[in-house]
Amino acid sequence: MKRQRGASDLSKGEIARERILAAAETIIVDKGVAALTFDEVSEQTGLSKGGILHHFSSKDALVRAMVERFVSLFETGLAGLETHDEAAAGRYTRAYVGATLGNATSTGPQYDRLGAAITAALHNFPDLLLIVRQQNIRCQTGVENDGLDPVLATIIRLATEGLWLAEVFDVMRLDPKMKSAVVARLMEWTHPAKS
Amino acid sequence: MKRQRGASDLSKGEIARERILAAAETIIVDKGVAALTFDEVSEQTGLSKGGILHHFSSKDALVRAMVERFVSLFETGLAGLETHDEAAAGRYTRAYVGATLGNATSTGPQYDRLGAAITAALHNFPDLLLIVRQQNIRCQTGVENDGLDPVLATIIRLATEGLWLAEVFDVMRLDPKMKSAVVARLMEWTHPAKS
DNA sequence: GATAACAGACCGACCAGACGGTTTGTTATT
DNA sequence: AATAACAAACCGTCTGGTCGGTCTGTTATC
Repeated sequence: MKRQRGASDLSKGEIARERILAAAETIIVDKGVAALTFDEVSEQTGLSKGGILHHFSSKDALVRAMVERFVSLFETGLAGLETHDEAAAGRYTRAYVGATLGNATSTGPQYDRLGAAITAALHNFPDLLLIVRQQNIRCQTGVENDGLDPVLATIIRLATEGLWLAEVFDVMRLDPKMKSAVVARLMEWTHPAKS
Repeated sequence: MKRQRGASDLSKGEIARERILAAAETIIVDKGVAALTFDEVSEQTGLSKGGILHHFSSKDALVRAMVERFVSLFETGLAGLETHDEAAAGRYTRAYVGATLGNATSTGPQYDRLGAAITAALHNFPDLLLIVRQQNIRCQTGVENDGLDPVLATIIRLATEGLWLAEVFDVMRLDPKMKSAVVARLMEWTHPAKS
């Protein structure tokens, strides 16, 4: 029987790729970047090391795929929030804050920890910086041309980023009340009423 | 001849410790955390691996010493800026911004890159998180009780941190003009005139 | 429909090098 | 003489990556 392939069912190899990626994320989230080895992925995934290397020809390739997926996940969440916003001015900035600190589909604890791990890993895989940097440029451009005072918008973005990084690196334990107050204030500022 | 020891001259061992620490910093700054190995330190310092392990009994110990030095360097710079500030309100916050983004004695390119490396390394040495976290609590407390609106003060701090991290991780290339505009705005906000 | 030809998926053994750390021995300092 | 400061050889482990080969399924040929 000929297997008819719909749009959203994957070939065997593609399934394996997904499973490997998922395992890699789990490892990185649970045990840190240093624990991301082929052996570990092999164990978690049931595949042999050779099998994994069949799909990702090097560790760089594996990490690169993770970073790309990560970035794309964030941008999807961002775009989603952006379309569900009626007010024009500050729309992008609001979406940015929401996608980073709020409860967008993209975010969540394990996404955050993954972000921390990836950020840390950036040091060891310098070429991956380009991917992140490009996304960063897009964000900065979006924020600067959002109908807000560019400086204020940038500050909102930086504070958002600072809060997120501090949290995901687990260096800061900001009081939850303070956190929501901060987020609320940042959101306020995205409404040109103030200024 | 008896060598009289003044307050600021170090014993031979202490000198070696300093040299090892300095070499470790250079390595971490130039080649990243992953390149920080005993062999590398040994090469850069001229000492043998055994000699290094004589002073730092494990890699953890070495990294711990680096983190402690780093934190203490920052706090020195912070304290320095704090005392040279006449206005009472917002003094700590101003010092914080200055010590992080300005030209305090503590800051500088190699200090920044060191900070990035250490931040990244925090993932592999979880116990060191405590050190950083404690310093972080001190900063947050300082900022919240600085005669400013605590939420605003926190946002200033977060934006500062975000800008610094983005820069040291090299993920953001903020336009210099924008950067100084941001810093200026943040500094403005530390003067309770506004509010 | 049987079979040959091919391709992708995967295994498992292996390797060369790196790394953290130990041990043992030597030199300098007091 | 005692102790601190080193040196050098060495060890066990782990890691990324290679390689030859197998197994499975699909396509072409007859």
